[in-house]
Amino acid sequence: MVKILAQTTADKVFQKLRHTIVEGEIPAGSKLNEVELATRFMVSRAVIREAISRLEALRLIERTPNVGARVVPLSLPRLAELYEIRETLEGMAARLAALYMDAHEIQSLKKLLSQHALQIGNGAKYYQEDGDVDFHYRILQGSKNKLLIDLLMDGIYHITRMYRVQLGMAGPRVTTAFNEHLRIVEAIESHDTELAEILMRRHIAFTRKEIENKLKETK
Amino acid sequence: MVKILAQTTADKVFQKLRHTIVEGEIPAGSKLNEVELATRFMVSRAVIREAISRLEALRLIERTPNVGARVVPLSLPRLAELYEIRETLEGMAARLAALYMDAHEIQSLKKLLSQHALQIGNGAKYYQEDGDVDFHYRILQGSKNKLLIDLLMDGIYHITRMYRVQLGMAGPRVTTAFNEHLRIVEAIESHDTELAEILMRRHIAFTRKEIENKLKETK
DNA sequence: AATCGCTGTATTGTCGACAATTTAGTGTAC
DNA sequence: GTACACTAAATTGTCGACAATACAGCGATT
Repeated sequence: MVKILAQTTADKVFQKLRHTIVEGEIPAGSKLNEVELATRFMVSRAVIREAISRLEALRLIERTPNVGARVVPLSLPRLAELYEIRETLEGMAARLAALYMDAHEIQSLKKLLSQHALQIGNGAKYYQEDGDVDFHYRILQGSKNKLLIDLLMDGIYHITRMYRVQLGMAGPRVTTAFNEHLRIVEAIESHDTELAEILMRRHIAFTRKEIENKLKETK
Repeated sequence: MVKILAQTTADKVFQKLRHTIVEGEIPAGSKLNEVELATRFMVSRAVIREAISRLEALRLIERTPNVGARVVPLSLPRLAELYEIRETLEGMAARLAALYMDAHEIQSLKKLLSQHALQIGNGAKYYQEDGDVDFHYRILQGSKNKLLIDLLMDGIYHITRMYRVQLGMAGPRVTTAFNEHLRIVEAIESHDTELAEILMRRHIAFTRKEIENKLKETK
């Protein structure tokens, strides 16, 4: 029997609020008003505070005692720090994946890539968003390190997505990224840990540059 | 004018509670009772819940909806995952420190080490605890990456200390660790990023083995 | 005009009470 | 004896109200 995880109201509000923030409905840098949010989601302030507390854990918002919470601002230094970490952690994930992914997982990953290849052939823009997420997700799982998975999935990914969304980035770099993915999978398949790590780091570094440039020209 | 950060009651209770957990007064794996804690600290359940929420962010405790919070258990797989991450992040910190620490910081760091050398000469056990913390703290600061500093200081360090304390580890490996520290500083001083990273990773890997062995023989 | 201090308002922090859920215990059917 | 319902107690989740703090406006002083 699979235990269905109970879902408290605070849980749902937390997810909704995270979505509103990441998708930019509440823009980066803006202040959060507890009563306003409580009204908006039709819950008490207690659950709003609970949700805010969790968002703080994700580093999506920051709080100052007696003053309040605000959505983390978009800034170049922060982006740099974030991607410095992400590069390291995802590089680590790729290295571990090259070590621990079993034949079945690798096969499934290759299948995913060939689907992406097809979509690109049809000129779909679908790839960039979900496809990329899927790809990184698989490799992360392959690392078998729950803490690492958590750190990236529950923390860093949401913030990086916030940057992408609010900078209006969708679509570009599709084919290039695909080739990078391909190489990474090859490295993993041959259990070349060092190469997998290096290629992944480079892959992340590319998207970092991409976002940094966009952020520079926006400001 | 330096703004003194306001300190809410939840802040203080959070710190106290963290202390009681890390120092083992509330042992790893045990359940937390909100009303009991509220009575103990003489505050309302609201601030206890707030404190628990923050401890969850630090990954010192885990919560299950409608069931409650319990202190993270000590286990070999968790320890392995934790140190896998720590090795990577501290290696990264050392690499960045070799890149960014200025002459003054390096000088100060060397001074710290020579103080440690003196203490060891006098046969002090003082070194292992605070000295080691100081050392890693300095290098972390040298990385200039606030997010990285946060991840380690506010998250990982507390958990690793919990392991050490509750496994009754104090004192050993003093002189060895000192020599490792010495080599790392040398690498940083000569701005040898790769060497600094490798030596730091190895240093962390040693202490990992140490704790793992202790944990194995304890269980 | 700028700064200081006062006052009222808005916002966050804390509390106690109630609701919802889980847990423990007891009895019953098989 | 085991599994299953059922009830009572304990525990967590949510709420509204009050307390403490920060903020905005305004007048007085220089």
